[in-house]
Amino acid sequence: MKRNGRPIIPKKTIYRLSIYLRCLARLRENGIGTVSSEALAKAAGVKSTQLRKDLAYFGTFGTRGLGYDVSELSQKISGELGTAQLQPVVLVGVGHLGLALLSYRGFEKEGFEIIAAFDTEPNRKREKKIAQPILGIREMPAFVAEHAVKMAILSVPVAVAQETVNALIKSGVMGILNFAPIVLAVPEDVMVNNVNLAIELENLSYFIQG
Amino acid sequence: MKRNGRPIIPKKTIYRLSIYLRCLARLRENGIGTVSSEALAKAAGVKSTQLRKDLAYFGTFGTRGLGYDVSELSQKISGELGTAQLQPVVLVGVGHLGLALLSYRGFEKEGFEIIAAFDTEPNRKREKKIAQPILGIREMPAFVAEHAVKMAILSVPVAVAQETVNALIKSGVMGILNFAPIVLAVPEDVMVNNVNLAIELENLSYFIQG
DNA sequence: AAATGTGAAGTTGTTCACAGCT
DNA sequence: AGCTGTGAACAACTTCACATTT
Repeated sequence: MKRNGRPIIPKKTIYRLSIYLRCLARLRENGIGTVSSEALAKAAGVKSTQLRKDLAYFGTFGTRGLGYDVSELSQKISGELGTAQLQPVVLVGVGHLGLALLSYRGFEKEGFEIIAAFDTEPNRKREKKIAQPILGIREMPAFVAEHAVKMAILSVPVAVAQETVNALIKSGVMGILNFAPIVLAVPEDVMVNNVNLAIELENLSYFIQG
Repeated sequence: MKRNGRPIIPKKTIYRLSIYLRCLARLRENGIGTVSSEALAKAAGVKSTQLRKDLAYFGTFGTRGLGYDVSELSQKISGELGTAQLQPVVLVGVGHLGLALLSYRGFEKEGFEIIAAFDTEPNRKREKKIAQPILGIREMPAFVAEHAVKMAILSVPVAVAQETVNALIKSGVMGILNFAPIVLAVPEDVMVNNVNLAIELENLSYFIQG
C-alpha cells in the first residue's frame, strides 16, 4: 500500500530502522565496511529475515552473496527516517526529570536539539547550570510558532498535562514525547509517544515472576 | 494456552492492564464506583472490545447491563500484575539521568522502591541530595544477592553497559530497565525493557513529516 | 435496555522456503 | 557457494457480531 507515493511502513519497522542505524554506526566506528543481514540482525537482536523484510519496504540495497555496504545502508536508512537534518525540539516542564533531559547530551548526536525549555517558574532556583534558555510557559506559543517547532517533550505534572498539550498543539506542535503518566487526548494528525517508567517496571515485574 | 496453570497473556495486554489500572485509580479518586467497558476504554485510549478481551484472559469481573466495580477491578488487575507487594529495585549509573530517576518520586506510589544506587564514583560531588545510598559498583553483587533484588534500572554509559548487565545477572537480577542506547545480550530467562529517548524522538519525527 | 463475554472473521506482523543474483 | 529478496504460510493480535446475563 502507498501514501504520498511512498509505501506505508509499519511503526514497528520504523522503530527497528532506528536500531539498525545505531548498530551500523558502531560497525562503521570499528572500520567494518560490509555486513550481512545475518550479522546485522544479530547485533540488533532480531531475525535476519525480519531485517531484510524491513529494508524491503523502501528499497533493495544489498549485494547477493556479499551483504550490505555499511555506509550506504546507513545513509539510506537515515534518509528514510528523515534524520538527515537537525530538528528543533522544545521541552515543557523543568522538574527533576525535565532538568535531567535538558542535561542529557545524547540528543544532538542523534539529530535533535532542545532549543528551549518552558516552565511555570522559569526562575526557580535550580542547582544545575543549563545551556538552554528556560522561559515562562506564557512565552511558549509565540516561541513555538516563530521557530516552527514541530516536536515537544512533555515532562509536566499530570494535573496540567492535558492543558499543556492543548496549548502546544494550538501553537503548531505535531509530535509529543510524553513522560506524564496519563493518556493524552489529541487530534488524529498529532502523534504521541508515551514513556511511562512505572509501567515499564510493572511490566518487567510481571514477566520475571512468571 | 496455559503456563503454570495460568493463561499466557500477551505482552501488549499486560501493558494495557497497567494503563487500565491508572485510569481506574483516577476514577476512584473522583468517587466513581462503577464504570462500563466503553467508558474505561475511552479513558485508556483503546476500543471497548479490546478492554473486554484483555480482562477475559484472567477472569470475568463485570456485571452485564451495569459494568465493572471500580475498586474490585483495580484489585483484580493489581493482583494479576503482582503490584500488590512493594518490589525492591536498584539503579546502576548515577549520572544526569540516573540522578533524575533517583529523585523521581513516582515509583513508590506504583509499588517500586529504589533501595540503593551504584556508581563507579559513589562519592562524586552531586548537587542534589538523595534519599537512597549511593554505593561503589564493587559492592553491588553482595548487596543485590543479600537483598534478593530481582530488578535493576540501568543508566550507565554505553561503553560499560554490557559488562554491568553481566554482573547484575550473575548476582541474580532477572529484569532490567535499560536506558543505555545499546542492544544488550542476555540469557533467555532475563527480560530487558529498553527506553531509548533518541529513538522515540526519531520515531515521532518520521511520522509527523509523513 | 444496557452492557458483558466470546467464537469467528479480519488484520497485521513474523517466519519460512526458496528462487535469483553475484 | 553465499547471501539477498520475496511470495506464501504462519502466528499474533484486533475487531466484529451476537448470544447471554442482569
